[in-house]
Amino acid sequence: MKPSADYQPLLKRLGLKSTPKRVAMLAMLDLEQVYLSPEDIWKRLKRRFKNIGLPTVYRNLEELEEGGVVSKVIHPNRQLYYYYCRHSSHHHHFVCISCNKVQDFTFCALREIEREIRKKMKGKVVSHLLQVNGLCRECAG
Amino acid sequence: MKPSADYQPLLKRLGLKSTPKRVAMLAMLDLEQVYLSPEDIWKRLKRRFKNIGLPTVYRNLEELEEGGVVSKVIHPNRQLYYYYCRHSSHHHHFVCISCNKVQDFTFCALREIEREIRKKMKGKVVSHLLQVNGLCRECAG
DNA sequence: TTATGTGCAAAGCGTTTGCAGCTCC
DNA sequence: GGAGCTGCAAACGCTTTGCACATAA
Repeated sequence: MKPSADYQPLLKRLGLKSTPKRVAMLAMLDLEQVYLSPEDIWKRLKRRFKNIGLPTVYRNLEELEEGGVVSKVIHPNRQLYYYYCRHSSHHHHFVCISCNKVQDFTFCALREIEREIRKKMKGKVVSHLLQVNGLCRECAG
Repeated sequence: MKPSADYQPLLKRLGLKSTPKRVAMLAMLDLEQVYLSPEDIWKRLKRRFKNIGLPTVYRNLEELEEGGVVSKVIHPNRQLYYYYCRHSSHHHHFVCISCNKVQDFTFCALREIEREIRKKMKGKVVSHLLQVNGLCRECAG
């Protein structure tokens, strides 16, 4: 984890003021490479900031997402989860179903998928979503 | 689309009574190969059944899903969408972002992905989700 | 000093539940 | 006749909004 000072230029670049709560959120997401729900984040922040509100967490997550610093996914349980963005380039996620840790991988059979869809359905691929769930090294034992 | 009588044995097999609304729902999902939200389905059913309630739609969709007749996905907009299940075997979806039509495809680079994840992360793959969005033949023009 | 961030309370919105009455078998 | 469906209204849970006050720059 970087020293908290490191997040200030990042926030500045996004046109956001550097507040203790924002820095703490960024640091948390950067440090813990896991999917966190807004409520997860809120509960952890409450340890340091007794009366932080849940709306603040939502608002900041949205702004950080617009700035491309964090990404969000919708889990099948219909909740939002956020994670710190490490790559700006094309990648996918390997999510541990035990500890929620997210690891990026760049392997992707996009070319083959596009060929298949062009051939079989005469369609045009615009985007795709690939998420692999499983057990990470530690959780697999 | 099959004649409505065809859906009765299916419902019976699932231990569900054959009611006009259920048959209409099944027929609608079977006929229109698109992702439909519960509200979409409700609005269409209201043409025939003036005072059908939204909870009825939700309850029936859940039962049909448990029976494996329909599947649901969570769209990035956080709504549920349902579609009629054509394959019981492993497949993925090509969703037209213009008309919402869903087409199945079986191509899948799972083996390669598993190898990648075993090699790079020492992890174990349990499940994966692949959805391709694009334009279907008709919408691509 | 002034735009921006925040807490609180309340509203929104899709979904679920409780229950009385109705329908299918 | 009785289990199973359904409509209605109300509850639910997560997320968003409005607004007055607080804070960073």
